[in-house]
Amino acid sequence: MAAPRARAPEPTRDRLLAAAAAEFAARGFDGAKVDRIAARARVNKAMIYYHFASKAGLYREILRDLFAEVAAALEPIPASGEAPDVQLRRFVETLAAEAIARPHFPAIWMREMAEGGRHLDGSTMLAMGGVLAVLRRILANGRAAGRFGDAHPFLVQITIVGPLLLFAASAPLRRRLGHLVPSADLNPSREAVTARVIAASLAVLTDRAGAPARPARRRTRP
Amino acid sequence: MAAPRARAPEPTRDRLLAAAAAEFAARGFDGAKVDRIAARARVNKAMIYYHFASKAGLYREILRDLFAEVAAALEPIPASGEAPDVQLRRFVETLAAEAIARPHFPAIWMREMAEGGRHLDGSTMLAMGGVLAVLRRILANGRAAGRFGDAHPFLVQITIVGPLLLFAASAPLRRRLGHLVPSADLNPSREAVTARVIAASLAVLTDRAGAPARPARRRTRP
DNA sequence: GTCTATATTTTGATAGAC
DNA sequence: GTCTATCAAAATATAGAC
Repeated sequence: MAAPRARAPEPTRDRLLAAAAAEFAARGFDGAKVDRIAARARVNKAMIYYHFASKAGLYREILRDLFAEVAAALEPIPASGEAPDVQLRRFVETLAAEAIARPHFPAIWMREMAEGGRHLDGSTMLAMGGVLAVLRRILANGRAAGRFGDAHPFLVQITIVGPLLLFAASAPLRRRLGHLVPSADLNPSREAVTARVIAASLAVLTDRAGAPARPARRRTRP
Repeated sequence: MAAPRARAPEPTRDRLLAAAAAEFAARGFDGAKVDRIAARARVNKAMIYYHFASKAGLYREILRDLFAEVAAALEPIPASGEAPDVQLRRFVETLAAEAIARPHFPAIWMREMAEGGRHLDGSTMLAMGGVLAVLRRILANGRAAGRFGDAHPFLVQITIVGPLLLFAASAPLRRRLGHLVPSADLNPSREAVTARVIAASLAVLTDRAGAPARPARRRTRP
């Protein structure tokens, strides 16, 4: 835990991290340009190499921070002793809150998915896996308490994370689309989104019919 | 309409389109390299400029095709006269089928979202808007028939599209993660995913008109 | 820690022969 | 329509002074 920083003029390193997160979120790793990052941070380009050795190093640092923080925020939920429904609700809300607190997180996460995790190092992947692990424990709690049916954790995860990421990361595009197709209402409130995601998840989890037979998809092994 | 092509050895142009779709999906617009596209297509690099004028032109062409085809596949559903639930089911299934038929579609869509539609021209944006328009009509049908409650179309859209995109686009990453965290089952079948998305959508839509506050769990006595 | 100037590589694009 | 050779413009990275 960092000590509360009084009012120190934000050190170069932090400004670079902030500027880079914005740039990486908006343009992706390859689309991001070190010159633009430096300019955004109003810092000399050479400082990137001084602090992070390379563009890739800077990106990795951001990924590490991001996923570690999100995983840490989620971590305590399953052991909180709250009712399973509440735990699930908090899972979604915490995720949504993280997306607010770190506005560049959703786009970066989405891109990293599409990218096949090319830039993810081991520890960061572990952190990503940690998100799923938390959800798995919540679902287990719910099953143990007789509140949830049998559900595939990863399936639940994508029905929660998918909409949240898509909503948050699509904000810039939605503005443009809304301008082009004015009839479309593309801006539900963040609360409406979380509420809907929670409702949908709980509806399926607590509904008997929602648990289709286990997908017995076996790999044909030679 | 193009005349049915017999069995002509796939013309250069088509091979470029196919190779480029794969490259753009895997690496994004900036990450994609024209040399790699040409190599993948086993075609001379200059052909890209002969046929598409530029890398951006090639990309735009792919985007246009992709969204036009998806929109066209969805288009007939709302006027089919089927029951609203069936229409919604077909909406999801068609989307999932398109993701199978065009494996590069999900990643490209996701990236374009995160990118703020920087590469989308007007007609392509219209096609994207068309997807939402179809869904809006389905929901209106359902409301008119008294089967669906009041629902925000865009909200429904992201709860459908989000999981589907995330699932499809994350296939490469899931393989890597599964290798790292063997205990996690990251590979539900495509059918399980669509079934879950359909179930979740219908559960929320058919549950008393749009009351987001306290759905599913509570039903004391139906 | 910071900045200027510069090296090096990559990459999108084209001219022009066939 | 196709290919070779090549250019010009980025863009990443690094010396080396302060």
